[in-house]
Amino acid sequence: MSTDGSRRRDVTVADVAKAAKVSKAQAARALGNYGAVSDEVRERVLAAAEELEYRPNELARSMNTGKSNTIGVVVGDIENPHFGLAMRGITDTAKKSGYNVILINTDEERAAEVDAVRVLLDKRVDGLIVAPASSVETSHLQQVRESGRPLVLLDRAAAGVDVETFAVDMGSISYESTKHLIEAGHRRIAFVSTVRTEAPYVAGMELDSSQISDRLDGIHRAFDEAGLPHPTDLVRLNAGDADSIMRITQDLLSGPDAATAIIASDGLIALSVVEAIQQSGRSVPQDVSLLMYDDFAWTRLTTPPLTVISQPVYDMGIAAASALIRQIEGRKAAGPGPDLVATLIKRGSVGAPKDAEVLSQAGG
Amino acid sequence: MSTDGSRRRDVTVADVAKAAKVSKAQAARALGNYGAVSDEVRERVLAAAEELEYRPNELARSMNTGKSNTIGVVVGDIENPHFGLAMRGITDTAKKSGYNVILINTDEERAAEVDAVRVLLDKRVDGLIVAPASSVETSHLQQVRESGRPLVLLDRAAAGVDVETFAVDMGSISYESTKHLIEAGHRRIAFVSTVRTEAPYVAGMELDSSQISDRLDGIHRAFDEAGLPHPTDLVRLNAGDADSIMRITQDLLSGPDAATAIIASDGLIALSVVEAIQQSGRSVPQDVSLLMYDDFAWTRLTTPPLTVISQPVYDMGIAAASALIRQIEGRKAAGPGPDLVATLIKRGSVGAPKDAEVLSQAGG
DNA sequence: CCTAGGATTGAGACCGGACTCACATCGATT
DNA sequence: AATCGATGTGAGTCCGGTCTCAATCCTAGG
Repeated sequence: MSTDGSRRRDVTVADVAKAAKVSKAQAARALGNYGAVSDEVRERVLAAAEELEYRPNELARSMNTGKSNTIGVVVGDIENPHFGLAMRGITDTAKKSGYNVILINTDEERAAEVDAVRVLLDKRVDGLIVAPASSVETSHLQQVRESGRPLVLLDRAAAGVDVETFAVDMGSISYESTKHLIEAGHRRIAFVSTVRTEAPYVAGMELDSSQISDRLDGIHRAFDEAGLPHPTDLVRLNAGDADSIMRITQDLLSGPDAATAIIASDGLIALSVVEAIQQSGRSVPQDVSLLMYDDFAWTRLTTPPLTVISQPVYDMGIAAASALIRQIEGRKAAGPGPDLVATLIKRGSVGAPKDAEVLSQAGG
Repeated sequence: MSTDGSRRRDVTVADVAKAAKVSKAQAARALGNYGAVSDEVRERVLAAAEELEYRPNELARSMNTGKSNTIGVVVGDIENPHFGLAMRGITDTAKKSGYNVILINTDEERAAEVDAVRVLLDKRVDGLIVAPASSVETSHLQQVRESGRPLVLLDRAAAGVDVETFAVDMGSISYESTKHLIEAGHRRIAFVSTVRTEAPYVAGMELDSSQISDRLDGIHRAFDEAGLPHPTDLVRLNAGDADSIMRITQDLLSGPDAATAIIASDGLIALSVVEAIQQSGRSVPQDVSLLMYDDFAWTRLTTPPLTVISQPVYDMGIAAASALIRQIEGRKAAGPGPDLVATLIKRGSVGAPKDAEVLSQAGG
């Protein structure tokens, strides 16, 4: 074995300097590529470094440059393809500029997020990208601002935190897609989301997520415009695990006032909703119409293929990382950020409600 | 604004010490919770720290403890739900033990992987989890070993790198599932994988991925056992983007010797294969049978639901992280690692081939 | 009342680099 | 030949913690 156990002390500039018979300062200059070094010395140092397999200690370097070349990313759940894709955009962009990424999952819990932010700050990341679990309680994010380190928000806005935020305009796409459903004849449109609340939904209640608030606003607006009352009894929050989603779905579909269309707030929810629909012997879109957020590849493969709201998630990741790095490097924004617009992709999961007579009432 | 710009120097132990009117050493002891400190001093120091909003610099701490409490994870593509899920297992486990995770994507390119490993080592991570892009060229992984820092392999083995490896036994599950297809009457079974090669596949050629080699071995074994020749002309590698996969699929399905069953080496491939099948007007499983690796939730939603090979990916992540942390902390393995067995989940995408006469030849 | 031994405490070294500063060196200028 | 500015170079400080070591403070035992 060429290994002498795990205790092998790392080779340092001092070691290289000694081997190259120059001062530590000169060796450091040659290796760090700064200051003035004669060709001869540089060569000797580099040769010695090679020979000794010298590797710089980035920790030490970071400590006195004050730069770690690392950015912290805090998201709800990397297992969620939505964040997986955003993360890809972030890491791709970071890599291009020579940054590494520390990832922390919060499970959408604020306490975990507070922790995450603190840990990353302690680790002296150069900047942070956060998808805030709560758009309301944001004191920890304000602290980041005060620490002076760049912060950028992803996917969701946060009240009182005045930083660049990269998220699509949920209000308008929600409005647009609800309108699509209403025009198809639906009146009983349900909305299912994981967002946690203490109590069941009532119109106008404050929600933890700006995203969901915006979507509900959009729905409401579409109903308003059509001169119809928004069926808030069909808004179901706290849709956690698959079981609870399936229970919620069954509930939504039963009784005389059953929903005729369901908007699933993300792919995971849609998965369970579809499953519940199938289990109940109903079919899409004959018995229920379905609309989901995020255009994952598999949505084209279901029968029928799903009508979805496509979000430029990858681009969002890129934009967030680019902006953060720009801030870190002290450059001004060259112009307005990219337009991150969501689009409604109409496939096969939205049809007319069974009870076709409601159609004639359209427009009230 | 309570912010005095971004230039605010961080509060250090020295500052706290001064405020608490004790020596730097005592302040450090009180804050770092080590050594002997009187209650009175501790209180004063803690109060001062609170007042000044002191936060330890983990970089400095790491530098002279030699521990960064960070582990590096190198995977092919975090966008791939397979890795997303494994990553989740890793981060969950790491968090429990107080470790953070730096993630690097390699796009399955060895050069990127070599870079990634070097960067992480330079950043002085406490250990590494790598899903090696190549199971053959592994010198950079051997270097990790020699650096003395713990290394654990995920998802794939690497030749000549003697470290704990967490991957399912692809050979046996591949054998088992091929047998399933053969028993259903299939003889023309195709295998489509992204693994890159210089030349088209020929039996026994060396592949970069131990996973794929093992799967091909399993297929071969099943054919051997049935006394049938393995149709190596149906092994298609280099299936990169969606377009190329669709082209490959069309090719596989055309001609007199078309495949009657396709094994998709991962979810992304399956997605494009199904799309190509649908586009060609064929249906699963009447015209073609399909089997894919990884049991994603959406595979239950397609028509028909897909027969898949389920891998305990999340557990794999947990096992890898646990083992790595155990090694970092110098503990011996308590016992053999968990059994990471893949299982064949029979749903609806495998049926008898159209040309039913081949059935009678079974066992021939 | 005196002292051994543990608890406290402060000074300062150290981790591994980057960087400042004073001191050569040397060719070019006048 | 004297002067000047542009390199080259080494000694030593600093980053922000941890940790060693010797000195000091107490308190109980004799």
